[in-house]
Parts: sequence; structure tokens; C-alpha cells
Amino acid sequence: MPELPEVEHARRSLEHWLRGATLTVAVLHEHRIGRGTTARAFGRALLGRHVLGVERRGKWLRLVLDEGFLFSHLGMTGKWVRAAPDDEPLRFERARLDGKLRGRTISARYLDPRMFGSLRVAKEDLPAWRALGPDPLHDGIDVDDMLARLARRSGAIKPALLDQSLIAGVGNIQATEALFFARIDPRRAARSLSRKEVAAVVRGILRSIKRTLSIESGPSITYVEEPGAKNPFLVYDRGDEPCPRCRRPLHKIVQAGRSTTFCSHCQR
DNA sequence: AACGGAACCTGAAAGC
DNA sequence: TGCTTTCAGGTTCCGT
Repeated sequence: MPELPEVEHARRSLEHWLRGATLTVAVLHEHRIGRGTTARAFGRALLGRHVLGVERRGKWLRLVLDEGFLFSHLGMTGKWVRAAPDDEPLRFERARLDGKLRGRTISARYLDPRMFGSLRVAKEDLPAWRALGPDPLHDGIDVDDMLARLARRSGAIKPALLDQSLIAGVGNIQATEALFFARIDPRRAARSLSRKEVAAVVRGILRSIKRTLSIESGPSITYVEEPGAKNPFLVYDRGDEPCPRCRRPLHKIVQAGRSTTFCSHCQR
């Protein structure tokens, strides 16, 4: 689930729930999620702190406190959900933050079955946060900069788009969808793209992210990963289905260990 | 420097 | 039906 649109959705939720609040409960149930931050350090650093805001860069979240930060990465299966303060721990709950504001308490629970996510307290920005490339939503992507950086690569364009130091927040789905919008074959050498083609990829990334965001933050608040929810993407996970553009069957391949779906007729 | 592959985890779905 | 295999939207480490 979590690529840039899902993380942005989580950011908005956390900001809505916790901004301005004082943390009255801060528990790390599963120490492995701390990635070096112990359960003890987690509670000590967060209890009594005020949440000034919740920010996002790429797939990372940064809760800005009156003293220090809490960094949250959702990994592959992480999500923040709201619960009642007296609710028991939910299934797969790995951490909990309760915030009190004007006499009302909101309990935010961090769920993560596979535990690839992380929750770390820090006084300064994490190296992983600092290493992120431009965020498509609030920095924008400079075409000439992208062209120059792609020219230094030897591999294919699709795996290159997953490099978080190139563009922050693009994951396997967004990269797959963006290349379909841009009509670029995912197997093309990154350095072979013309300026015009790079511009099309950049537009494709923005278009795909905004499209996903509008679907996920729509009035029905549907989550893509919920069982029964139908795949909202144009080509991702649609191997052998007809191309939405030309109706020829889509192909599924594996690049750098990640699956890619594309139309060999429309994408050149 | 930058690439592909394995490792880190668990659950759902598909295969037999 | 029940057991086994495959796959999953991310990052990091390691060897090349």
C-alpha cells in the first residue's frame, strides 16, 4: 500500500488527529520497528511532547515536536489508524500514540503486519531523510536535472524511477503507471530518453500520483489494499488483461526483482 | 558509483 | 479440504 499517495493520506490523517495535541501515551509494542530506538527511549522522548505538525517527504513522515522529531516509514504494510483510547491493541498493532487536545483524546495506532516499517525518534534529520531527492508534490521535478541524472545511469528507466535519491516517493505502482501515461517502454535504457521523453515521464509521475491521491482521499475513503476493493490502476497488476488504450494484452515482466506491467505496442 | 540479488517479515491467494 | 508454494506497493546490505 504505501507509496507517496498513501503516505500523504497518512500525513493528513495524523495532522488532523494530533496537531496541537500533547502526547499522553507513547508505546512501542514491537521493538524491531524502532530500528535502534528502544521502547524505553520511544516513551521517554515522546511522552508529554507537543505535536507541532506532520510533514512528508517521499515515503517518509516526520512528526515535528516541540523537542525533536518522530520519523515514521510505513514500509510495505504499515498504516496509521484512529481508535478509541480505551480500545484494546488492534491486530498487528506495533505502536500507539495518544494525543490530548482541549480535553479530547485521540488514539492513533500504528499497524504493520510485515514490520518493514520503522518509527524512530531523533533530534536531527535521519540520513535516509536527508538523502531523498525532490518530492514531486512540493518540490516539483526539474526536467533538465532529471535528464542529466538519467544520463549517468546504465540500467533501465523503470528501476531507476524507484531510486529515492532521484525522485522521492515513487514506488513500483507509480513507476509502472507513470511509464504507461508517458508511453515509454520500461525496459528502455534510462540514458536513452530524450528531453521530451523525460518531460513525459515527469508529467506521467505527477498525473499518476494525483490520480491515486484523488481516488484514495475521495468521499468514500476506500483503501486500495482492502479485500474486495477493485484494482484502480490502469496497468499495474493487470498482466494479460487488455491494454486500456489499444486492447492488446499487457505484458508482465520482472526488473531488478520488481514486477512491471506494460503495453509493448503503446509503450516505446 | 551504481547495479542486481538476497535478506528482512507475515499473510493472502493460488496451486496441487 | 488442507498442505505447499508464490507473491506482495520498501529499504538495506553485500558482492560485483
